[in-house]
Amino acid sequence: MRLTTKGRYAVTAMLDLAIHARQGPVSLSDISGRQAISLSYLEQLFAKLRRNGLVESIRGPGGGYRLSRQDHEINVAEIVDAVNETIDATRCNQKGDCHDGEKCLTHHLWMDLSDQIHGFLSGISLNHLVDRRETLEISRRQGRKGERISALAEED
Amino acid sequence: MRLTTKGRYAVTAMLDLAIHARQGPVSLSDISGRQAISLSYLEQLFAKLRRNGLVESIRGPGGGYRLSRQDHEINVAEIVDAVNETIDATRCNQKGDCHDGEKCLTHHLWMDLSDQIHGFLSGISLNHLVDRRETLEISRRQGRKGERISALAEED
DNA sequence: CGTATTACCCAGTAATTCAGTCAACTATTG
DNA sequence: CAATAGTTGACTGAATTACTGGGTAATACG
Repeated sequence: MRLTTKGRYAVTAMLDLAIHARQGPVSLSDISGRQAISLSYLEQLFAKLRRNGLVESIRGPGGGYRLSRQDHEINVAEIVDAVNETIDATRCNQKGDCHDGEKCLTHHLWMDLSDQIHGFLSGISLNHLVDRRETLEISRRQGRKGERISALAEED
Repeated sequence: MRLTTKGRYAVTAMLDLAIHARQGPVSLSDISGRQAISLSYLEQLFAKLRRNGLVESIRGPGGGYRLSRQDHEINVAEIVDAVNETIDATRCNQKGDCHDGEKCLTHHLWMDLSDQIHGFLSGISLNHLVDRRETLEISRRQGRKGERISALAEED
């Protein structure tokens, strides 16, 4: 489980997609304009998102991308994994050599920790984030500051 | 909140420190040997850990590093932040320009998510990891496979 | 049909980060 | 004083990030 700016770009773009889903397919140049991410970089990211079955593409004028599932069926962990997609063998890759205990234990420990984070992010769907955004926008219109996020990662 | 191999190295090294704390200061070359991390890279990491007040150094023969707090008072988030230590201004750094709503909202959203992850890792102390390790080691000696980690990030 | 629009694909590239090396220095112990 | 061990800084190759540009393929529309 890696967590870099690349993952953030992907989540941001997917969120933009979810928000503008009602007006039909969303073109990458729209996202590029709104989110200030370069078009070609978006192309790279969406190629991976598409290969991982998170989005579908519609070609031609008026085309673009749309979510291939409902926004509550797509979680943050999937998005991050899709764009990273290196299965991080972590120097001792299960099978061999690392049997002198000490190393393998701390290594195994990190894997557990990584699993925990993964599980945590799996509990946060795009839908959660969209809802959160609407709350924020309303409070912005009313001139208040957004309250602290409450049940972002609640159980299903 | 970034999560890369750099952070994992730091956590692993700190864990090693916590485990061998009873035998006095631990030298970097010991950690280097046990955890297979290059000595000079450890020096870089520990310089940051020291500047952030997570470890203390003892010079001279028999010297090395020790935790500057109890292992249950140091959490994983601190360690990761210490070695990353770029406060990631995220292109729109609070104050300015990003007032056209759209951008700032999704940006703010990511910050929230990042906070959530941070809070999660804050709940996991070095002590948790040491305990977990001991459990693992016992089950290893007994030839069983380690059970799934149970209450890794429980409340205090 | 032709053209504009959009996805798709590939090659390259500047900037940054990662992971590690090397060398010189300072403080401490014995 | 000599040996040990931390401290600092400059530097490097490799990988990754973020981005540019050029070209192709599909589709809608006049």
